[in-house]
Amino acid sequence: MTDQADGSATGRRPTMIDVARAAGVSLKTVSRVANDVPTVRPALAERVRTAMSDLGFQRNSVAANLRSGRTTGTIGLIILDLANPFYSTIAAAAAEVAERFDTQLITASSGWDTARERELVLDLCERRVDGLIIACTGGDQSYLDEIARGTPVVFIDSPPSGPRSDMVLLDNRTGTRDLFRRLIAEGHREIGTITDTLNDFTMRERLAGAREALREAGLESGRHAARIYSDRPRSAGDAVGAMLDGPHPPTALFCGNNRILLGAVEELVRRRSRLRLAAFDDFEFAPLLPHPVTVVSYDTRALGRLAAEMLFQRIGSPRTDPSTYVIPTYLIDRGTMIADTG
Amino acid sequence: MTDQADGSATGRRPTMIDVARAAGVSLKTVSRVANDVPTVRPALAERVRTAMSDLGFQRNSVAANLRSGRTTGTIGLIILDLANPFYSTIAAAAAEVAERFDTQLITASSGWDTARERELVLDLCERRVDGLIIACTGGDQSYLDEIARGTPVVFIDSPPSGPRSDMVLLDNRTGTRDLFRRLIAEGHREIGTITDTLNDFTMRERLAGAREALREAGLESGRHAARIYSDRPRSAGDAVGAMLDGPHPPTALFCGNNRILLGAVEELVRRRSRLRLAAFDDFEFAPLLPHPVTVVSYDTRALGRLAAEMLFQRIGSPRTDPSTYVIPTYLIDRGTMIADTG
DNA sequence: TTGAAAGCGCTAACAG
DNA sequence: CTGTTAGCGCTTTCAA
Repeated sequence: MTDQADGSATGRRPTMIDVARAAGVSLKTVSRVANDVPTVRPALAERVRTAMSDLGFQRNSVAANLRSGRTTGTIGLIILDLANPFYSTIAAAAAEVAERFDTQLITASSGWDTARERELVLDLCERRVDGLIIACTGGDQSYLDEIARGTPVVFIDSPPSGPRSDMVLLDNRTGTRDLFRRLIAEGHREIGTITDTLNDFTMRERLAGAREALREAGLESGRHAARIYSDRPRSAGDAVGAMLDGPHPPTALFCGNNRILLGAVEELVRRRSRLRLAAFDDFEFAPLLPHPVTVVSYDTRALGRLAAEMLFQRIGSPRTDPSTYVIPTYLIDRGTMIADTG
Repeated sequence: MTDQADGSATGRRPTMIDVARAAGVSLKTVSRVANDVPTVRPALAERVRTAMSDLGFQRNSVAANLRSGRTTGTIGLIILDLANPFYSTIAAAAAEVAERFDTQLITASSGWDTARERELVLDLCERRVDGLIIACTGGDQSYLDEIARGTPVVFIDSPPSGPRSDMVLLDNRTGTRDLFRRLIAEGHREIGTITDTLNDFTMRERLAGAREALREAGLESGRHAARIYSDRPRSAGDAVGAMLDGPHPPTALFCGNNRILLGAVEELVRRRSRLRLAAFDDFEFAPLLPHPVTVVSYDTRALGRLAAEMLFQRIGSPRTDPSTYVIPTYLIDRGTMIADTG
């Protein structure tokens, strides 16, 4: 025995055909009701709606999109690591914009792996996402030309190597230059820098900004430079330790991103060092760090929001020239100077 | 003039039919090659593959799933706020499991709004996600029975009100009880508690744990209790201020979650107060807070991982009884006692 | 090993 | 206003 009058199998989800049969109307009328087409006699519409709820009908939007050939109402976001607050903030902001366009966000992490990034792009294109936002790895993105054919892409945080595209970037260079100018104005001449190898572009830009400020002041750069090869804060802490224990310890320290800063602060706290500290990236907990720090800050949510808005704009008009939006950066003195809590 | 030999319109994506025509084979053979069916003569397969790359063919996995009626290879994750590290960590862990099942994760934030949550569930079910992971709001989830018909659901963090389901919860009660036991053992008799109204279940459980410990010690509870109505840390800071300025300031403070803790620390630092501080939720920056704090910690990634594993298990065998997994919690003394950095 | 036909659940185009 | 027919791009019969 089945639980449906028309004898359709239990377990199968009811389709518009089932609803049509139950309501004694044609498939098309059901479709009209489901799409709120106004030209349906109220009485009929009511009967259809009753049948729908009786059967527990739920329209299959996948099938709907297949025929109409319109958008699927999904966009893909490929980032490096969803667990990193920088990227999750971007994801949240992008999702908010997507909501305005009745679009869902598929979020995937590439984990700094270019091959994985490529796989994800392919997979998402095969799912026919309406567009992609990509925080790309340091690798080569030429594959996009053959893979993303027609799927609009906006890059964030760092530009792709290869294709010309819409981009939303941070003003890495200016931010770091201003930061170094301040450190130099404070009298620092030996500034240690710690960067990582995970995001070549941003780190290069930040270092270029640093060099600019140093050159203006007639200072050498690169005397205290360390690069780390993971995003574990501990690696950064070790690098800081090595620097401080070296023959020419710096008087100030610049951390290339928030994770490096985290490791550096840990190490400095452990050593009860009062080294002048500065970093790129601001974050919610920065004001509470136990070591004063001056950071290059910017509006992370704006980055995600603009990227999504740019993408929907591009989806609307595919054949205009790509453009780049640069998010401004500014300095903030953060961190507390906690006295005698011991 | 078109750029394709068979005359198909420029701009249209090539389909298997286009490939078949170009390779001089049947549609079905193309399908076989696309699906790596081994029973295709190598020479033919090669010809098909050549045609595919010549035309830039990209299989439409949406259409493929429509006919086969199999899974869509997507699961939905509905959380309260993607920007909160607690939830983004869960999302990252769930995505990692999903990857093993060749599944993509659609992440959406309900923003503590039950109506929005319901809309999202409906939307995702209409997209025919293979399953849902939901961190539900405090509202009523009875709608699930009529909406999610057949779509497996796993709840995380707090149980739904209404449907019986698989769940992954934290051991809120034991964690908080142990924490209060410790505070009491330290001699504290007046412990302020700050909770919020955003997640009734978890807060109730945590308070129940607190009361248990207080009762064991023959102490009253509720003398210093404040509830805040937003997740802005500032609200928590204000509540702390009011408590400390009140007639009976507590000697220790319990913060119901990480955002409350954040606001409390800010306020305590501002006042240079040395109040004994404790909180539910651990997070990466906790060790660096400028105020010592004992936290109830747990494995957030495990929560996301288990929820996803449970979901895929449920997708595999829909008709078994729902089960609940409780993630253990444990105490950690966190925070630094920074001396004389002034 | 290959192909023709049917059909997944829906919408578009055209009739009535 | 309503229904019929076709067809989205693919997979699943089943026959050759």
